[in-house]
Amino acid sequence: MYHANMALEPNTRESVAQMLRAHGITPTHQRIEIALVLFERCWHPSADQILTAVNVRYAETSKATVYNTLKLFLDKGLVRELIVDPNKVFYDSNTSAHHHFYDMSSGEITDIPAEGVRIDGLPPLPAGMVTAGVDIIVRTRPGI
Amino acid sequence: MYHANMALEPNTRESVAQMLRAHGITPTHQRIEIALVLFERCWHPSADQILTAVNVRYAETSKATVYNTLKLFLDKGLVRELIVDPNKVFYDSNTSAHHHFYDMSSGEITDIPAEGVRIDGLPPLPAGMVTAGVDIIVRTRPGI
DNA sequence: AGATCGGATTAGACAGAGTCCAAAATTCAA
DNA sequence: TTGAATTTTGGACTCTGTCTAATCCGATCT
Repeated sequence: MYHANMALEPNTRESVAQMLRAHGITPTHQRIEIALVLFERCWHPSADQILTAVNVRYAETSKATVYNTLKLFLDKGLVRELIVDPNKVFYDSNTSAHHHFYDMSSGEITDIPAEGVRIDGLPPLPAGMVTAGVDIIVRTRPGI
Repeated sequence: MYHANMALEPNTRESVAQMLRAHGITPTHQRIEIALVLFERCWHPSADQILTAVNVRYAETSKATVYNTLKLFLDKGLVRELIVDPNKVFYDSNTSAHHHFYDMSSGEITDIPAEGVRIDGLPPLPAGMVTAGVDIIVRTRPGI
């Protein structure tokens, strides 16, 4: 059951709704809440973290809806999947080209802007294949 | 030091046992079978594929042992984890530096030798951090 | 307003990967 | 061969994610 959160500016909700519409997504209450959580700050939450964040006050959004919505956002190019951890997928609301640091000890993910990063010497793609994306993951750990 | 990529050499149980000893691993029957499966050819099996391959004739190795052994091999630097698919981890018996093509439609993984591949313009690591590895994943899909 | 209709949401059962544990089996040095 | 230490095991368990059938909106039409 949806409960309106009057503490937040209707402005923010309305602008998120417009962004969703601009991407061909019907803006429902749950989708707006999930988008707010995704875009409120620079982080890389898992589906479970999003579910928790959306439901801090009351349980108003189900697990299935979070997964449905994340898949929808993914299809519409609103978020990116980050596959760096064997246990779960993280979602990246920064859709501009970039790469990642992944701190293997803490799980923390940090963006690396793609400007200035260049990869040379990659072999040609296998025949009939097209590049869907190039990810660089720099795995780090605490030094000496 | 034993050469990690033994795909071109005929592997006997005894030679595999020696390699395991050389890496500080007690060579048990199960570990030898798993190593044979891992190194018999150039592939990137999941834990489940390894379990199946080891038990083609009859069940002789348990799931728990496959996971224990893969973790042990990982610790000892005998294999690498490949995290490219949200659903499962693949294991890479080629421990020389290289990157990967990942065909998102078929799940097929192809090695990219690291020689000749150069990455320029990566920012400095976060303070106190050390690089544990740099992975490039070129995600591909069937073209037009 | 009320009725309708299709998309969105839901609970909860389900599936698959991987972990954990205590008991049983195996290894290896003596 | 013996026995302590290491390894293996089945099975229960956790966790992430999927599926489905029922229900719930919410926009549009009378």
